[in-house]
Amino acid sequence: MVLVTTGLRERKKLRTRRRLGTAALDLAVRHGLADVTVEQIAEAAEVSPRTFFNYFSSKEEAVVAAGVEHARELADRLAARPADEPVMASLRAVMRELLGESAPPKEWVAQVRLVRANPALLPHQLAAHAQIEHSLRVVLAERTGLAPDDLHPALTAAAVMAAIRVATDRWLGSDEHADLGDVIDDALDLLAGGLRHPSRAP
Amino acid sequence: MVLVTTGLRERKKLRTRRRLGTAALDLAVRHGLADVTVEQIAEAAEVSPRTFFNYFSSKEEAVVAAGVEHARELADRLAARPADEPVMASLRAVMRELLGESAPPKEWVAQVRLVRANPALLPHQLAAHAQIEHSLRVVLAERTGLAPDDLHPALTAAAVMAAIRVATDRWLGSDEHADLGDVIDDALDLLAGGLRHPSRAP
DNA sequence: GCCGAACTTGCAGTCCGTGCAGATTTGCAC
DNA sequence: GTGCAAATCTGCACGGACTGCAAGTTCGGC
Repeated sequence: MVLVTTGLRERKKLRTRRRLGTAALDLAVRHGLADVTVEQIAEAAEVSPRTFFNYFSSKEEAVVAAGVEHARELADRLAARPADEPVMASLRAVMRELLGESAPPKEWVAQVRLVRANPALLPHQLAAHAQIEHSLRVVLAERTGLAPDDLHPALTAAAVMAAIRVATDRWLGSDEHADLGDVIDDALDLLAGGLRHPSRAP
Repeated sequence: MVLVTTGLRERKKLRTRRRLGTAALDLAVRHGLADVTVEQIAEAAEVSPRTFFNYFSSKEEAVVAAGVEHARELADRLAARPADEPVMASLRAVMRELLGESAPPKEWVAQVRLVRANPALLPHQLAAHAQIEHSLRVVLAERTGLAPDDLHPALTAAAVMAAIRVATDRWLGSDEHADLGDVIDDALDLLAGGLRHPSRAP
């Protein structure tokens, strides 16, 4: 179960999925989402249009799927942190790792920018976040020894994802001047402080 | 600007929008989302199919739109609370009001249940939440005197919406036995406490 | 009453998304 | 390495989603 000896079959499927995802993102960035058809995406990924729908149920889903895979790293790396480390500290460390210490991954930036420019993608972006949130919740439950459907891990995962989302949005809005890691840290600080009004803590 | 003397034109539009929304929700609950066509929704609302698309860009959006309008109450009522009341206290009070002191509004329950039964709606549900979150953020910014795009009101709004979402999900998962207001209160307590691990507090 | 603006509608057309059935490929046992 | 069962890919066909456009209809102000 844990060791699934990824056979040729599964590896090929994963590669096809990635090709479709990156092709969708790439084409959408270049020509605008509205002017990209499933047929074009399929052609770029060298599969038939019908096969596209075996992997994704819409082009919007394909565009954000790249981000999902990329962000699943979050859960994996979190699970790899020392078990006695405080949760928030683990999260900060993992986010720093994922942000590459300096510049955020180019593909990820392209994706969030595309969503900004194209509101029709927002629903699917949020759905992708929900998937990540679920992975996060499972890991947090294991770490804290609570049930996966307990309120605490569920809310923590949701709040952390909200913090990342808000911080990213702020970062994009400020023309990406600040360091994204710092903005996320600020957001996590606010969460850990119980969202107290800042004017009370000067 | 503030007083827009809702003329007949605008009232009629609003009524049409509501009719379409409730018709969509009603039909989807009764026949299943997949078996409902835009044509049916339009007919139930007594407009042409083409007009449906003047109001909504998909049937999924129409189904969750009812919830959006209903939840815009949240922001309005929050703005009406005394300005010196702590934000969290205002939120609790408003949520209690909206939940009708005893049973949550039937239409709202129908909607969240439908989303549960039909994952294809989740993206649109989340997008609707994002709209509510935005209204919430504006009100919170006014109350705290911070800029609307400041991190604090933005994150607070997002975290509170996350709490409501997680609490609702839990409540649905527990066969709606507990009192939803209590579950939401628990979630807000966790938020206000900085999401501290519960085992550290007893 | 009358006029401009806003709203509704039908029509035509493109693309989406799915069920199905037949090829093709893969994993596995022998 | 051969053969078989299962998984996957593909083309076809079809109904529905969604949009631009132009004509008709209704509303609000004068």
